[in-house]
Amino acid sequence: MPKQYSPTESESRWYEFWETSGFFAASEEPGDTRQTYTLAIPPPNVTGSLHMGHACRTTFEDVLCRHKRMQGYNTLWVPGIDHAGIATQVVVERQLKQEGLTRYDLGREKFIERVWQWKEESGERILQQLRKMGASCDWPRTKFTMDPEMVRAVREAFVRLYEEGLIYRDTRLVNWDVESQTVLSDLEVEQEENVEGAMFDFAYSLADGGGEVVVSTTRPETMLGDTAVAIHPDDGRYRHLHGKYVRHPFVDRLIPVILDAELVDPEFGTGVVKVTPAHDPNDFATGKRHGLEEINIFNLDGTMNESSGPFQGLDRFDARKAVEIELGNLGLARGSKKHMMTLPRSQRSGTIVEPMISTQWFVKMKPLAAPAIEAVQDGTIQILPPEWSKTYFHWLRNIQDWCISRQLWWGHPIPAWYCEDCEHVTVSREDATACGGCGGPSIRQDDDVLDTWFSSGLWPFSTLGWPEKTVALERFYPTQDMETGYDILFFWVARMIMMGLHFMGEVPFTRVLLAGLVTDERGEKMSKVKGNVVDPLDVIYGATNEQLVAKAEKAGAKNSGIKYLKSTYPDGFAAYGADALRMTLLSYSPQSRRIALSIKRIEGYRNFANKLWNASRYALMRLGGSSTKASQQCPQPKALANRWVLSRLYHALDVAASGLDAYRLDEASGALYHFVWDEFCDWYLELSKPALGSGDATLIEETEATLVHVLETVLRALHPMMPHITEEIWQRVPKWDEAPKSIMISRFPTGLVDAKLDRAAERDFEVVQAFVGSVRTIRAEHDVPRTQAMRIHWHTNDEDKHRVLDAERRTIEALGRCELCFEADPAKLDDPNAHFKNAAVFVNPGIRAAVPDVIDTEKERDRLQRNLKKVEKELGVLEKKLGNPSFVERAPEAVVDKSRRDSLELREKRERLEAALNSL
RNA sequence: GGGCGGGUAGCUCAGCGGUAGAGCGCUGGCUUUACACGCCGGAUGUCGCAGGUUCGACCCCUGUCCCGCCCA
Repeated sequence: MPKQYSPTESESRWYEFWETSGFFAASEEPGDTRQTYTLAIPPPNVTGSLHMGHACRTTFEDVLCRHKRMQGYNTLWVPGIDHAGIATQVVVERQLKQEGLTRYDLGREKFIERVWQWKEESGERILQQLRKMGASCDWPRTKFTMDPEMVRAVREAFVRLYEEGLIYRDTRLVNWDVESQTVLSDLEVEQEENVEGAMFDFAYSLADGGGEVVVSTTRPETMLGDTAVAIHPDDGRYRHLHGKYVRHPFVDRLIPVILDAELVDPEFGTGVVKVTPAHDPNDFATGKRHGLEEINIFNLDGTMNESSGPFQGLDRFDARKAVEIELGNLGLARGSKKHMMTLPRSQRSGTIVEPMISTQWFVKMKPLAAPAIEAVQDGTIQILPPEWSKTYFHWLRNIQDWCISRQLWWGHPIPAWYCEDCEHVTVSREDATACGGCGGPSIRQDDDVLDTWFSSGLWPFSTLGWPEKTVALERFYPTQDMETGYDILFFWVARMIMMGLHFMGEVPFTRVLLAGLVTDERGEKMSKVKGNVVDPLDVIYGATNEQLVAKAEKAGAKNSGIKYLKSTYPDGFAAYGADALRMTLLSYSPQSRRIALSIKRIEGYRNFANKLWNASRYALMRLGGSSTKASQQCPQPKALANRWVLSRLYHALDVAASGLDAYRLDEASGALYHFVWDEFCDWYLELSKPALGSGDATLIEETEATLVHVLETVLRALHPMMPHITEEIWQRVPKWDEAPKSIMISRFPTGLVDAKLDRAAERDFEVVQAFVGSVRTIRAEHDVPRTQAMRIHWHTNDEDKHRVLDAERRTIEALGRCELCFEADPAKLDDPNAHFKNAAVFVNPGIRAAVPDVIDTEKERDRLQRNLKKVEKELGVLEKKLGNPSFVERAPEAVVDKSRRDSLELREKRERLEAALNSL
């Protein structure tokens, strides 16, 4: 084994081994009675390339699946990809643009062909990339949301909802994305806050010539669609306007003054409001109340249409300027001032969304939401971290109907046909050939497609074969866990719950695990423009700074982004490996909404992988000449170090098990990390050296058995988190006969079921650790060279401690590079003519020791004073507490007792330290 | 306007009613035959601010100020 672990080659080798061995496959065998564990992947977009978000999802999910698989569950992790309507269409349109074409040049059919072609090229790429992370998906079951079975499921769902009256068509004010030229659901519109805009005032002249009214607006161009001017019915200032009309200055139209208490806040602005029913939600509602005409003034691309008179053809923002100028020319402008406002933007294109009146398909949500609320309320579905349930409830309780039609070409066509001879709309599972109403042949399918999230909502059961009653559906639905980012709680999770309950009559999963979003190490969102995108593959395989910069430049990063990249990662990334990246991502608390990924941290876990590698190298070397193998039984050693390390191992396994169960993967991975590094490597391996070199056959045998047992066990415990390196090592560990051929199909180690904590061993070993620690501190602080042995005179009245120090004398001497001499007469420890000659002293609980002939007086004084200060501070706190009668009375006895004991110990320590200080 | 989350060591973050923790960074020493991607030491915090509850508060409550996100 080389000195350094290099993940690159090893990871792909083992991954291939697992995949070709069929270890990822879930079983549909009729005789298989194992409990199932199912998790459906949040399908990445077909156009996507692996980013940290995917890496994070994949890691968490893979840990859950591998853990369950090792626990003996029939585990199914369903992989798949999403057709991602808008996103994909935009990508392909961009490609076309480079060829100087638009989708209209190709026509719908050719365009869709082109997208499929692109899908074939790029669709598999993201799945290949997930494999690089170690994802143990059941690949042959991969589903694409536009696969024929998925199409069938989508149609079935649509038709059923339509038949149940839950899908309907309606004309209302919708969110229009003028760039993508499609309607958006409310969720796809993001509000950009605190944008500086202008509030523009202008006057409408009264039609009867009797003066004017002044209105304010941030969108002057919309006045071209004004069909009313509203005032508050109780506003005395405008009583004279009741029943009057104003004249539109640009289009030939008389506009009524209406009274509306709901729309108008008399305190705001002039107290007169212009009303544009076709382009503002509040005005739309007002229009409905008053039966106002709705005049659409925009074309679908955001330019002004024929209703906008002289402004026709202008872009909406140019029209704004033009309207202001013209109003000025007519002497109607009344000035403008700065105004902070909120702008609705398309999540996809970023363009400002235009409210427009349009006929679209909607899903009635209230009836679907009610059971979804209940399922979380009654605990059928558990959301973790639990705070998110509040957000979930709030959204579902205030839910609006969902606009599901999109004016795109790429997506599931809406299975509705319009008849040219009658009004009937035919909605059908099969492609319709005749009108379902009049039977006439002149029908035309709806041009629109469905919102991507409509098919995603069916994911947990459509992927298992629904609406067919398949074995998979029967066996694996409902799934157990749904792991995803909180950003799609509404988009996806809530909708899956609603759809699952509606179509399957059962929740789609029983736990929702929400993780934070990965950001850069400053906590800023990763973005191509900022140049702070960390590509998981670069982290896994390594990249030079030049490569990172080149990539960022190609992706369109700004100069500041490039600068950041150059200064933050001047040396680029080493090939840290997937396991290191996985551990890093796992180490962040899922409670946190932000995972500020730090490369230094990845490096730390790369180092951990190397540590594990070398610890194993050591263990395997030591075992080389012996016939000891890892066994399935826990050894029963006698030596303290062996007993101790087993106890600590099982303690760590226990923490890991609860962490895995509670979705605290940070705690689980942390427990194993610290066990391996701080206890197994730093203490146990060092302890094993003198033991294995002792010549004591019994000791050697039990130490070998313990060593290999701990290693083999901790590898299995780490496997879900670091699958590759654990396999690489595990394969080399000598094991029991008929051991499985891969660690991934071995059993996950259980904690305290297998072994009890050995409290006595832990307590005794703490004495050893403290003693060795004190010796090392003295050596370090007094610059005693490592080669110089230190003689240590010690004393204790405590029988237990005496026993331990006697028994572990060799260990301590080896670890501390010292020589221990018990001194029966404690007075000699203070006697400058005996042991206390140029001596350093230390005081551990119940134990005192003097180390003669080593000190530098100044340093020792300094050190003692530092210690003394600490002791006094602690003692002060304790004595204040104990001096408080109500503490002694009211605090639990154990707490009071402990304080008493600690205080006694500290007093003794203070006394010794003072004595030592005085004798310097 | 409403809601949620956060403010703990230089940085990124855990933690929790009983004397403050990790990783990185900083610092001193070490070619210790598993590992310098290492080993052994050391330093570092009025736990945002102000009240309150409690024998005891970083932790619970109230108010307040910042930061972020979501919804309207």
